[in-house]
Amino acid sequence: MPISVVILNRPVMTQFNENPITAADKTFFQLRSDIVEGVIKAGSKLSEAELSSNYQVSRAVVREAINRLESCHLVERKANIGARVVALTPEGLVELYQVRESLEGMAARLAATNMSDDEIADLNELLNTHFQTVKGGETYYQEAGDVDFHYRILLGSKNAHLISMLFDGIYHLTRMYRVQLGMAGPRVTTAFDEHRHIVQAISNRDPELAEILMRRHIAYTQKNLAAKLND
Amino acid sequence: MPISVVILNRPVMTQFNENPITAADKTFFQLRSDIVEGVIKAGSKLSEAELSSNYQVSRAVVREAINRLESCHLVERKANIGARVVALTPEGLVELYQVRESLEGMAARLAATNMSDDEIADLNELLNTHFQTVKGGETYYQEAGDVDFHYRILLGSKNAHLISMLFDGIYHLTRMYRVQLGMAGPRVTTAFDEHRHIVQAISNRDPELAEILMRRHIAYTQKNLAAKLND
DNA sequence: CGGCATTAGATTGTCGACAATTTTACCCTT
DNA sequence: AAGGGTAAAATTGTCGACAATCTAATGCCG
Repeated sequence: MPISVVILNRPVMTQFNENPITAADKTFFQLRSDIVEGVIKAGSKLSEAELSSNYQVSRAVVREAINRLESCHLVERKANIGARVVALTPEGLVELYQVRESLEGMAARLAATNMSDDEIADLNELLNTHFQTVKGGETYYQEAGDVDFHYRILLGSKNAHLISMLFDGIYHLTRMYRVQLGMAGPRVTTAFDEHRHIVQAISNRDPELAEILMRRHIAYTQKNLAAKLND
Repeated sequence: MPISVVILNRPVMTQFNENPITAADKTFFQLRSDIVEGVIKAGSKLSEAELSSNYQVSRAVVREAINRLESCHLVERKANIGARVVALTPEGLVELYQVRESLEGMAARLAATNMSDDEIADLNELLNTHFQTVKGGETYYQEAGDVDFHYRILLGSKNAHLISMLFDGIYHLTRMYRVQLGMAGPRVTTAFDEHRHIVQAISNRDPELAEILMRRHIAYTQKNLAAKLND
């Protein structure tokens, strides 16, 4: 089914794109995309001169882009030695999902209190849309739909720190694992039910339950990924 | 071993210092300290030229330092406009502590599983040291002792993401609020009991309880600070 | 007199060159 | 031939100058 292939070609996150202003912005976005999508291999060294030549910008611009990538935890830099793209390891995946579970659990908790009635109505509507696609057997729900869902709840938390940490950092790294370890797999229908229950809890303005359900949802996803990783 | 005694009068975080290598490192540490301690006022604009002159380094170095400060959430940068030190607001404080509660709760949970018996023994010993100082009526326990305690549990989580997020980012912002809003107040004895119960849970290898207690501990602290803020 | 366009000043963004450090290659010694 | 030290090459760090953009001051027009 080449459906999931279609999505990979169109960076999912792009729908929420901040528009680049400076050359450093453009280079940063380009580099980030190339790293996440695997155009630049995980664990490889980033040569400033080489990138400067490839992307047609000065070394200073490349350096700024690399610095930003470092604060996203997508590259690691050592003084006087250089920068390497992070390596993808099973332990790293586990650690990443532990952080996600913690932060997104809190996001769901806060969303139950801070989302407006209108936003909750929109969220329910989104869920209906997803239900149609799931019922129709579309498998691309996984990628785009899931991101969309989590992003809305994250915004609903109204917590700028949470939003920035997850959106600027964690999500890209998560996607890097999914793409490069070839984990676009299904788990669609059960995930949909989990989403439904979370929205239910938020609609009921039940922060504790919303958090618990979100944490379970992410823990399930982690186990699912870890299992595939060990094939 | 009176470790916490030695530390106090200088910047508390310094005990865990990564040593600066490049000029950008030094400038970054210096700037971060000056911002956290209030030498540079919250909300003020950072002029690259001015800083370049004050710190005796080129603008390129200042720019790199500012970029790093941005990823710590200590300054905010806008393209073609410049960087400002973050403003300290009651809402910002609440958001910050929501993130702390979430992340440190997870850290305590993980520590209950991942800390070695030796590390737990050390933690208990640290607690005894703190008990002596509390019994002796020393009030400086608050600052150094509290930081020390939280830092050990954080390390005990063995999760590099958690450690980096809290240590490189959240903690400095937390301290900035405490210092600049003049909140070095006591709450010492109750906080000590909370610490004791958390260590108990970790010693019992009880992740759920450790997380719950840590989250409560931080929530209490938040309420305490918020109350003082509204005087 | 108030508001808007234009222009001068100041600030940030970008670049190429030089300095410092690390890595590699080569030679010498054992 | 293996190991270590030295020199050459390559890479990162730092700098000052120039370009692009924003801010403010000035003057024009309604």
